[in-house]
Amino acid sequence: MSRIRSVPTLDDVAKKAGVSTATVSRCLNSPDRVVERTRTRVMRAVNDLGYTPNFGARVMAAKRTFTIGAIIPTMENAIFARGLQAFQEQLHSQGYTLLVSSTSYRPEIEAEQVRSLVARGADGLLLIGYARDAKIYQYLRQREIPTLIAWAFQPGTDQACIGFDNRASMQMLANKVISMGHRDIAVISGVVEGNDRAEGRLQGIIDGARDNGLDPEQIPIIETPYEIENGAKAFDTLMQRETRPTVVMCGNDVLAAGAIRRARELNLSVPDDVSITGFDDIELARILTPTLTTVHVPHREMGRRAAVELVKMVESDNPGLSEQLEISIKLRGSLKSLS
Amino acid sequence: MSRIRSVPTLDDVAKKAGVSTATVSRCLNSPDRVVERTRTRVMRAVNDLGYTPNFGARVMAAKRTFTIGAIIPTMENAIFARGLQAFQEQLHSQGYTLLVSSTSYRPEIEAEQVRSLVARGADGLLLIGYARDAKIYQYLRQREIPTLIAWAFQPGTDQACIGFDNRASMQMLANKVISMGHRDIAVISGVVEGNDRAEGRLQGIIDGARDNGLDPEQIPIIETPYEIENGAKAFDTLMQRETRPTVVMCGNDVLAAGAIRRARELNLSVPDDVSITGFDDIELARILTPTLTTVHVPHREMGRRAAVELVKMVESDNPGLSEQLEISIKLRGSLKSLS
DNA sequence: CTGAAAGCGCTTACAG
DNA sequence: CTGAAAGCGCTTACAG
Repeated sequence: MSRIRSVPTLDDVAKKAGVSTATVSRCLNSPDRVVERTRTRVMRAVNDLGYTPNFGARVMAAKRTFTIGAIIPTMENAIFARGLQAFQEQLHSQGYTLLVSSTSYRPEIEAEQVRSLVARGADGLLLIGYARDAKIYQYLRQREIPTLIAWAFQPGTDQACIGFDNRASMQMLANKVISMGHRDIAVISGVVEGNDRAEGRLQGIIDGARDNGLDPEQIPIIETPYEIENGAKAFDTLMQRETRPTVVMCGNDVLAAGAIRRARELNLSVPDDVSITGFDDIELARILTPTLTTVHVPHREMGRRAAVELVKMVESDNPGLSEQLEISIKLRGSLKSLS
Repeated sequence: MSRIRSVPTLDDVAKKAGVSTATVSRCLNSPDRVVERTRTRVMRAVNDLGYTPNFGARVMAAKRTFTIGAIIPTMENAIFARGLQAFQEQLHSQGYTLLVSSTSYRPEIEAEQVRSLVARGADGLLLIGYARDAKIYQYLRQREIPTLIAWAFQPGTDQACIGFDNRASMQMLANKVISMGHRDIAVISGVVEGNDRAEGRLQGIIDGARDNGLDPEQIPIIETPYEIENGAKAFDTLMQRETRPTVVMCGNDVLAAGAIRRARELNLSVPDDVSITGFDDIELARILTPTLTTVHVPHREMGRRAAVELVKMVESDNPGLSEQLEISIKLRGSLKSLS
């Protein structure tokens, strides 16, 4: 029967196998450096004892945790849930475990989360977007923590990132919308403060308007947190203006879903009375009635590649490569051509 | 300027403050056991040096990581994304960090994930549902890892859990559906194998049918993984049967969303031609057209309370209390009364 | 209230 | 290919 003492140690295995602890350690970490006869004897002892290495001791001696930290705004946003799921799966397949923290879209608490994950021994960190206090970057550099930025792509930074150009992508959509005859655009944007992705998307619309000879100053813009309810409220407000927009461009699909719901409640037809667009192409987009015109972002792919790249950075000490992903416009029922 | 040597240690702080390492350690871990004058001097040194404790060393000496592991099917299912988000937030507010792993609904890989999280030093574990190999429970008991089960509630187990009775909840919905005049029920269930929640829900429908004098054998049941697309396909198949059901009860909202989408594509009116119900009440449910009748589950609340309870278990060595949460039926547009 | 010192369980040059 | 031993950076009885 099982002895009173709890978990077996390297020493126990070494004694049982009649070798030194060094040999046991080698069997576990670089088996090819031990001759087969010895190795099988050791592995037998490992199994018999049900030995698993002590985490703390291993971390302390090896100075690695095989753990990667991620700080995201929230898992409740499907884009991060998807991306993080893929990130975790890939990490797991490479022998790493995921440590998760979230800011709930409060950038001011990110610094503390970074410290906390580093203190927990994260070998590397995944962060979302660029916008953050320079002190955070400085801390990360000083502690030499490999860090990868995802969901954004800004050429000309030395910080490794994987993502897409939020601004250019939204501009592309705006151009499309305008080319379909829309001149009265209204915008429901996410909160821009401390969120470069939201800011980029908003700027993209303004860029597109300007490109096409529209006056950006004339575009009504409502800024609100990414919640369905907020999308509904903002839509309400926009529809009460003197000149009704012919299209409401939303900062993401969640806001657009709220707008579509509210349109239905107001007995407004989408897209006959008003067109609505989103951004992200989460599953919701194809289930809404009407289906949502939006910008497709490969969230899973981004998560997966982020894991691959970050592990590479952790294991090789190189600064990491940036990667830009393709996005595409998905034209669906919620956008109508006026021409 | 900064010296070449990297991260400061306890020793550095001790020297700088002119005290022993024991005192520095106490300042950090039980400040009240150090007289104020000493403490301020030490904290000054800590700040000057930018000292943060080495994780591995601390874990090894204290035998605790302040880390909690969770193994869920997938973050892509909104119920787990929500619950896990709340779980993480609560954990964070209590000084713990979340380690995440997922099975992608493949129960056979859970054992390895459990081992991996334990090997990473998880102080406690959150698992979803009861159904799993007895060896896993045995391992957890042997290693004395506090474990809490969520999203399920089974009276009469000694395993701590927090959740609701999936079977009774679905039975309640089935009773409601039948009381509204439906006799031709069809079911789109999640995969039952290795998933006690899915199985409970399916059984609940059968219970409800039997209670009301319907023959459960006559109910067509399609079992399929929780994906929108699968809900659509299953709905298709069900609608091609000789006797069309008047209601399709789905194992969760995701499957129901697929069914509703397919109904639209088939030009079938929901609920005039066929009623559809879901389970979970994710945000989607109120955005679908028509809105979805479903069982409301307090996912956030469950996640939050799970964190509170699990931390209690970790810190007190008690076996943990089970908690049953209230669910409720949400009657919405997708279910029509036939009487 | 504070210090000297053992000990936590590994990994890894360094020898042989 | 294998072993003896130092060392990783903390925490915590045990004294005083």
